[in-house]
Amino acid sequence: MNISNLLNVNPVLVDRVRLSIMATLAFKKEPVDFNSIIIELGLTKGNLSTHMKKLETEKFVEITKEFVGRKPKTTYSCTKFGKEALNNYLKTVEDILKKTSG
Amino acid sequence: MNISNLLNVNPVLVDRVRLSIMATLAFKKEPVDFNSIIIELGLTKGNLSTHMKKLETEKFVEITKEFVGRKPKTTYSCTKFGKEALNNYLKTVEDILKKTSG
DNA sequence: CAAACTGGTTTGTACTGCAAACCAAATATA
DNA sequence: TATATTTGGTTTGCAGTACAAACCAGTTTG
Repeated sequence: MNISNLLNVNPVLVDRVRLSIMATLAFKKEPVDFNSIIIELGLTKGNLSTHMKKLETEKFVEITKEFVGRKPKTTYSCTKFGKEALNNYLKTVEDILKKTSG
Repeated sequence: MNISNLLNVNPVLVDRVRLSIMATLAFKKEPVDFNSIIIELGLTKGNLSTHMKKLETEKFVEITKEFVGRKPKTTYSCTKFGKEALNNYLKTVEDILKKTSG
């Protein structure tokens, strides 16, 4: 049992909101736009914006900005690195929790 | 898909240090004393003390204070409620893992 | 006796998450 | 046309959090 593995995981991924965002992006394989995430997870714009900035600086997501018609549109997708990090983290947690429930 | 279940898990439990503490307590079925946790997880005294206060106010752990010889000794144990919370968290994580790794 | 150790708690600080406030541009309304 | 509202976000201010340093009460050691 190495519970202390938990203490080494990237803290950026631990937050529930960011974890939900990452899971959403990983689940839908295609890029997801700003407003869809807001609606799906019930977040405010400011909150999503700052979480995304963090996820981007960690290279967990890629942000694409384009114009659709005359309006700006921002879409996000999970990087391969991000997906690996997500799975690693979830497996670490799963592993530890399984050991404790035995 | 209810990734938003993640948003419902108790935030007190999500923190890496507290999760490590809870896992430690749930794994060892007997009460664990202050210093053992510090050594096992590599925490400082102040940090452990405040985390424990939070876990206690959530009723996730029970604190017992007694004197051994002439010295104070504080031991912690996981409550049934705390253990249930861990199990709930495990199920949420397992669910997400299934959905995102497909 | 003083110094150092034990077993913690309290406190100061730096960081974080959140929504309100803001902004630029597009669109609707009169 | 002017101007109000909506869209699609970003920045900012504040409240809460995690952490270790400082502290405290008592004990042991020299």
